[in-house]
Amino acid sequence: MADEKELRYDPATIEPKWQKRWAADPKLYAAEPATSGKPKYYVLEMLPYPSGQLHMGHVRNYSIGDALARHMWMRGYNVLHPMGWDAFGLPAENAALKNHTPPREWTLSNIAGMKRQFERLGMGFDWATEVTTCLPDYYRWNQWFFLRMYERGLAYRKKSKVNWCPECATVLANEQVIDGCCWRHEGTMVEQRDLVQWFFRITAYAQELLDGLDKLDGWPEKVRTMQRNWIGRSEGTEVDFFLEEINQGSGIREQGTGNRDQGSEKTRIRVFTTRVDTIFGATSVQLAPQHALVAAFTAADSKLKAQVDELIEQQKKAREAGDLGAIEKHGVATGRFAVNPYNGEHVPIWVANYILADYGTGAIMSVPGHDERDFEFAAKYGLPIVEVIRPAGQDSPAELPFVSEDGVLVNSGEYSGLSCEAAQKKLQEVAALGAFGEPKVTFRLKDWGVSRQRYWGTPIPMIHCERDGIVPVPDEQLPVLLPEQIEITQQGGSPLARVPEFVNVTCPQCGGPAKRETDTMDTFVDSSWYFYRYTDAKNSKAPFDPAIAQYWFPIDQYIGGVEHAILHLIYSRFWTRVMRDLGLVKNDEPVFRQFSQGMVIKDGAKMSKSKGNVVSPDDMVARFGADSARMYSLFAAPPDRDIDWQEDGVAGVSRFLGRVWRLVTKHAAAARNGRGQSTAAPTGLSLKLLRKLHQTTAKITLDFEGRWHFNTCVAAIMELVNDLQAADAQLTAGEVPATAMWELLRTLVLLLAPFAPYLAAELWEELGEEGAILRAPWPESDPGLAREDEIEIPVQINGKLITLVRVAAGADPKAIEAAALADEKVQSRSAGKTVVKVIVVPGRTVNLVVK
RNA sequence: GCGAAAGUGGCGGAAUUGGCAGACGCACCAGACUUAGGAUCUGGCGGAGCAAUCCAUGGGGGUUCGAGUCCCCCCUUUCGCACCA
Repeated sequence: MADEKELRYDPATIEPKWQKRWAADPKLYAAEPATSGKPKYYVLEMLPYPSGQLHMGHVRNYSIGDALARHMWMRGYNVLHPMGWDAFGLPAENAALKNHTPPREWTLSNIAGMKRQFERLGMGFDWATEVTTCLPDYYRWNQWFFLRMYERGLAYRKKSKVNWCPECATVLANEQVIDGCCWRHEGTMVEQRDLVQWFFRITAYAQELLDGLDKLDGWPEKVRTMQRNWIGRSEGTEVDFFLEEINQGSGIREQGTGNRDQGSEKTRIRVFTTRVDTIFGATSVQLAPQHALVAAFTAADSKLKAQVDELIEQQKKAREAGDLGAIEKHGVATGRFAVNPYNGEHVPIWVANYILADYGTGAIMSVPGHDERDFEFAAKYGLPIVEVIRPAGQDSPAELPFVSEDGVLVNSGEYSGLSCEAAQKKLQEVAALGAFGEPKVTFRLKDWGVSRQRYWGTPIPMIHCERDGIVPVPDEQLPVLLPEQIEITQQGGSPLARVPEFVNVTCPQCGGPAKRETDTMDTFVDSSWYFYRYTDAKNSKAPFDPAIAQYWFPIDQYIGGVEHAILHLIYSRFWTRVMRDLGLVKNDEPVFRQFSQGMVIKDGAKMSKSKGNVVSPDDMVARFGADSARMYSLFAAPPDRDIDWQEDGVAGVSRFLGRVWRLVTKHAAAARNGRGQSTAAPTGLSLKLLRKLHQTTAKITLDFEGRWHFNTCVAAIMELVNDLQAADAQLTAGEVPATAMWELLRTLVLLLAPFAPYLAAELWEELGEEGAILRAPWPESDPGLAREDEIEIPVQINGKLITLVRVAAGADPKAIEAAALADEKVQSRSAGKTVVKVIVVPGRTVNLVVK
């Protein structure tokens, strides 16, 4: 025997040894070209932000993906398993302020450190296709896409109310505002500011993005629901109420905003409703406090103005508290009236704090009889409540508000008697004929605001010329490079605006003096298409070669945190459609199957710096080894659930790997003697162990095919090892032939390979195998061998378990019944009673119904 | 308020099709061994009971020969949405 030290499983020796060997073999994890003849498999995990440290959430995410990638390699697939860095973003600027390290330097050094962590963890990434989004060879294509989108009217500039985070000193997209606060600064209220911004016209694809969700059945329903909610389609009707001209000459006509369409803007109020069938029940019209018409009303009425200002203030407060839904309804009557275009009825015009200016037309018709909110409001202010819909087939009114669409119209003039659905259609037709309304689809989804007043992002490739206006940077001048030596501050707009060498350019059209756009792009632009770049990462002529992308896309399996369910995943789906319309790709969707893994929890809370419950991967690797840390993150719970990080659990996995190591090293010599030979008709202990082996193989193989309960895969391997260990004395005594030993140990190592790649590589070599275990075929389970020949069947009397009987595996119901009835316990329990019925489920159970 | 997921030993979890509840691991208890280690090995480990046996999957009903699993009502937790007209 070798000296004592070698008798211990020592990941600190094994893992660096293999890490070095793998690093020396760049082809190991490299994807092959389309001509490989193998089926392709693109497995992708979301790329990390290079903060400087991997955290346990990363370890978990990448352990899942790496296990899958390794399994697919062993199944003979051509696997693309790339990695990159979401490398632009504000933390680099904050670090620059704090440490006086330039963002680029800080970012690249973080990347180097995290790459070392990845390699130490033994992640099988093809670094040859690494993508780093902050480097010009990547972000130039952001600019190129921006220009293509500008040409197609998909990128445009407008002045609008935007979300401004005072902490970030930049604007945020709607998607980045959570409960009224910045997504990066939980306690920081987002302010509303008026700014000119660049937008991507994602709304042009709203319907398609919604429809596409139906086909994404490889996505979690939860994610699809979140996206549906976010897109927020609602189908309805826009209808004009006419403004009743009271107090003639008092000024409606003379006042107002001026440059809008005179007629429609001032004499009509356009409302959006999904229930035009209830319009005969409208007893008021409600305007958002910011509605243009309100300004016209208040201009001549300072008392009204004060009241409206109060409504605006209430709305603002509620919005900032992130609880717009809980706002206490307040309203104020304007004293004006509007005319219902269908029946000529005059209804009062109110201004209310629960009406949103930026949804629909910013005005509604209030139908208290058939809408909860309108009912509440009308009850509070004593407005009339009218029944216009009655449940189908009923003679008496339902209790109001009755909001169902399953009903017929009453009190609705010539439309009475129509079903809700028929009435909606009819009323829309009438509105169209009378030119006072039309069917309308409204989306909650807004265009994607991409301008950021920050330095560390992709410069927007536009030039402002005094003569020619906005001029795109010509393609041949790309990339517009970020200047390197600049002073980072967080005040007074974009840092780039203070770099004259950057700002001052000549206009590409007239050659005169001009200024560059100084805003940079939202970093979600980077992550919207990075996975295409992986397929052709070195291309300097195009973002990627469409033919190569077509081979790899769509991504077969994407794995990441559920926190990206809307932002990143909806932008990516949008971007893919834009690229499709540019002719770059043929797929509509980037991702075929999407998986959202659970969070890593410690002491009841998500691991985070602020909670002080962070466990460092480096620490875990140093103490237990990468294999143990990875395997624990798979063993603790199924991948879609949150896992509870328990250090004793990691130690337990580490002990288990130690048992595997000892078992295999101890019997490796015996196994090598049976190398390459198949076991002929095993019997006794060999049969028992091989049966367990083949059952384990079948179970793990099945799980990789979809269920992904890797926790039970690890448990199954543990059971197998427990069985082998229990037979250790017999194995040592040579009771199991070498051929069987060979199959047992070799297959065990193969099964372990996706979960504990270092140990598997070490033991693979220990068994005398050459070449990477990744290239070895995944073991196949022999169903004949896996099948038990004798099974235990539970016997119940009246549904209660009495005993177990042993029968042959294929025993027919008669034989099972006979065995059950012959059992001693069964006989004593049923003595003196009548067996009324016997239920036999072959292979499962026997139940005697006894009286 | 609406929607989804979940609730099983001291803990993480298992039970894939309605068929032995608690696999596997942690913690704990007892023992063995010792080169005294973050070791290893053996056994035990839901509750009550000497035992036979009984009770037990958030609570209450139901369907069924049989329910952790299906149906109804309720409670709790997490997540998403929330005056979106």
